[in-house]
Amino acid sequence: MSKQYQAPRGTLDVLPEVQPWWDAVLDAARATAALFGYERIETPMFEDASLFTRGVGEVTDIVQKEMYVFKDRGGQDLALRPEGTAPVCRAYLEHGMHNLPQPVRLWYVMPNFRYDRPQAGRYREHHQFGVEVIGEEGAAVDAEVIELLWRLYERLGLSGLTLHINSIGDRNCRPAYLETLRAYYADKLDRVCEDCRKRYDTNPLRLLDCKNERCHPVIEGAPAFTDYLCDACGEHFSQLRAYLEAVGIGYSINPRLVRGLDYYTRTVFEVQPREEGGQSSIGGGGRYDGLIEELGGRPTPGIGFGTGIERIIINMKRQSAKVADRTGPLVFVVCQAAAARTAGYKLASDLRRAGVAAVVGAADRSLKSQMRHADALGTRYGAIIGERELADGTVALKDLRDGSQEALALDEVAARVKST
RNA sequence: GUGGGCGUAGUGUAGCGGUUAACACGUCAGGUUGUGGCCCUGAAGAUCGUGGGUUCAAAUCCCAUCGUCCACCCCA
Repeated sequence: MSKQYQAPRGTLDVLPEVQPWWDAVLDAARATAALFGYERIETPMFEDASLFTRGVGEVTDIVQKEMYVFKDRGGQDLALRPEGTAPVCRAYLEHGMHNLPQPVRLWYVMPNFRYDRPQAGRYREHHQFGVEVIGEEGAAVDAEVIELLWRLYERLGLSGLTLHINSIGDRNCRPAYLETLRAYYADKLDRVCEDCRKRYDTNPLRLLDCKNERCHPVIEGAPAFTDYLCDACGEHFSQLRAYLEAVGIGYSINPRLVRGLDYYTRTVFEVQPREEGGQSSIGGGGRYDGLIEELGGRPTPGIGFGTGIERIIINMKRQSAKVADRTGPLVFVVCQAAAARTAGYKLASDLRRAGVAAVVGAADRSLKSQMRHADALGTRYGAIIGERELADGTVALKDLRDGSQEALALDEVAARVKST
């Protein structure tokens, strides 16, 4: 007895019956990206592991605990892509996209891999729709990227979403803010959790988004970065807000929003659904003005987001969104007599070449069985070839919606069926 | 990495110590002469996640293990 294979832990088979949901999201993503003038890019599912340790940040959870790393047979250290921004930036550099008119606007749909404990809305392989705008630092593109994400959700009919935004400064003002934050925490370390005591040393910004109840009172009183931004960052942030207001996108400034990837600078944002459970965030992103340089390029600003397709679908289902029904082929060719099979097979072939989707019933199945199959697929027409039809070269074309039936010559079927 | 719930045919469930493990949906085949959707009949399909233990007897109790779901954490 052989082993029962299962999909690896935390992975999902996307079966035919759920494809309409994926189509709805993918179609909307593609259309929204096109509307904003973004072009598609795809990058490999695995990369040099150091792309992520350098890009995403050595001390992030993604790199430290969640990245799938392996050596290939040539001894290369590789990693399954845990996120999309660093690879896209790598591609930008590798292909000299700085020679294109700036900024470059890109979008993608790609699987990401993170070794997490799976639960609702969290998988070891999940798919993201994302965009990146590289080569422009003005706040207008920050607003544009956020708006693109927001319009996607609107198009999909999602409601009850909250947009959280924050600014986490840049290399000019962040060191000073971090000192202020550390100074504030210095005499309160006995009141926060163990993780926070570590963060105090390794990654103080993350003190702000600690979910531990115990730390909340301390976080409440913490200085907000938005009060310590340098002039340039402060101006950038207020411009972003003005742009968002101009296009009617409501937001909430969340001083505790810092995000878990080290490359973020200035603008960070996240969209959260009203109902918790199945994860609190369906999409998020931010500006990464230092990333391209970190990866070996000239100083080049960038901003982008990623939004989880599985999480979008969870929320659509939760809100009883409607998507298109599955559609079967237009014609199901039923061969009543064994002798009719060749004619039936050829009819299906001719129909397809004429652009009509067609399926042939299985051999040795009764007429009734084949008709049942046609019905189960949601087919519009049954094209029946039996002894009589075979004898005079015709087809009995039955409209399964009203049950009407007519005799047609074999070569008339395509035109007849297309005319409806 | 931490904690909790659950693992019975493809799916959803019933059975919770005692002879052939039940039902629904689905699948397949039929319901007389070549025709689907409703209805009717029949069939196939489960070593009750796996391993060990308790017992005369275990799907039913215990332990372990794996899987899964949910929460924490993290994030999409």
